[in-house]
Amino acid sequence: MEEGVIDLGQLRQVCRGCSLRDLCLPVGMRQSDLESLEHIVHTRGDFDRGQHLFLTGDRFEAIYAVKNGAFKTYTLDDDGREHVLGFHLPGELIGLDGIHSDANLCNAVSLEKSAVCVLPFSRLEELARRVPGLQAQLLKVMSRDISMHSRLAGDHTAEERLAAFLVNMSSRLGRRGLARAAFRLFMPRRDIASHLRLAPETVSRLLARFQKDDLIEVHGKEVHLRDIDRLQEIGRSLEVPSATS
Amino acid sequence: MEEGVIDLGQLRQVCRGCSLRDLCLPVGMRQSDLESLEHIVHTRGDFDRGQHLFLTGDRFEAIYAVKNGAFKTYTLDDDGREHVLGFHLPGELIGLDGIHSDANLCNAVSLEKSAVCVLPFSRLEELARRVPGLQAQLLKVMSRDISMHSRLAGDHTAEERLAAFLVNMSSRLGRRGLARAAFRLFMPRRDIASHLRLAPETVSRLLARFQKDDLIEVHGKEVHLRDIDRLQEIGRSLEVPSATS
DNA sequence: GGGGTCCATTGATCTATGTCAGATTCTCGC
DNA sequence: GCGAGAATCTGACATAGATCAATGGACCCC
Repeated sequence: MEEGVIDLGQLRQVCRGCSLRDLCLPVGMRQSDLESLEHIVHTRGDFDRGQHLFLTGDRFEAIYAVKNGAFKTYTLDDDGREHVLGFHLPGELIGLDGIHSDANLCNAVSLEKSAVCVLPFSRLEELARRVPGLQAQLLKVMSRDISMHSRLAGDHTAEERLAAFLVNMSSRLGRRGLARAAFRLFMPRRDIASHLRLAPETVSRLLARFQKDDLIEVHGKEVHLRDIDRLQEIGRSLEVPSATS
Repeated sequence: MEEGVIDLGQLRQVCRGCSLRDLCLPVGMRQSDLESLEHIVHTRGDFDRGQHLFLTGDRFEAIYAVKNGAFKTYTLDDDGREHVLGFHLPGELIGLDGIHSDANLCNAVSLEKSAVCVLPFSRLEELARRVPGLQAQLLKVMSRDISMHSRLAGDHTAEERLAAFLVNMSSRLGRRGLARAAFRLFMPRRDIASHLRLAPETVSRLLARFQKDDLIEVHGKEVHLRDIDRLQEIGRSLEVPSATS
């Protein structure tokens, strides 16, 4: 927490001045309420790749919003197998699964140079009572998480899951102002594989096949979605429908 | 909604008098707050097996607490394949995944004679602002759902998933005052299979194997867990850790 | 209370995907 | 830029679990 001098002026702008305002928790909040939110938030901008935000078992005290960079959350089972629960892009929240417990239930690690906004949970909860829009947005974000995970838990082929993953990445990046069609997979194949419960080899082979079928182009971590519609069609049963975006 | 005469006296006791008070949304709420909750709740007790509580696409207006009986939630993909998202026992909430959308995103159907409490969402949200315990519990329930689904989405063997399912059922039923070791599976094999992304035949075979290994006894829908510890051990990586219960 | 229908079980195969192994290509510190 | 180690790719093979098929059982309805 001790991270040296804090510029209060800048700190107070942390949400109002943030380009992710409309993708993050502040959605639907008024300026004046944003100011209240800024009073309980602080930023930690010092995450190198591989550095952990929290570990399983750490006392649950805050949730986190990615400010920039990217994180993954994962669990380790007793045999040491890693299970990637999800990837977190700017504007997305980390740690929601710890709310019902006193401890964090997974690990969160940075996948590149990253920064987060720390939202101390008890203060956030208290603020959510006073700020209707904040409560509503928190519930919506959690609801969306439930939808997403329950769909991902379903029975689908490797092809469907990978196609859905690519389309999902594309649209999440797109909403953040990045190109939808061409982007960089910021995580290793192994992590994609684990997240989709596949072997890394299967991910490789499927990417190769998608390329052969002119659905995508891949060069290492760079992917270009050449036929988003067909990919979407392939992965459609895994989409999370949404009214808002 | 028109279900004939309503006894106001009884209606007002709907939560305070309910045996599920400590498993459901009212956890941690004071008597006086429960009274407020009762003002926005009403009960629908007329669900026969196979009758739907809501369908995909229905306008999202309320969440539901199972009062008695049991429900399953499921999706149908375009090929008509059914994916069971979950089973809902008394005291558990249904519909949380619809909050972020304007419409329900899955179907909910009764698996036996059932009743639910209807919680109109906008009124619930409004009440949650005034009643800290209610907001907190709602967030906890959703958080637990996220944990559960994200674990279920992981890469585990059929054996692990089925063992975890049995132990999970056992503990959920146990908390409701029913026997933990011997109970009735109120859903057909096909639904268990779909929920665990297995073929029904695999569920049969695994149950037979668990029986041969003296882990359980099965007679049709009746199961008796003879060695919960070992089952738990087998399914342990799928457990949702929890501080509260 | 008999017959129809759905459900569960069991056995015999099949196949999607995992596992293992080797070759190739990145990546990043120096 | 160079080289070591990691990540990725590709092929050969193995296997968990799906699918297909046949049988037996349970429940339900008149």
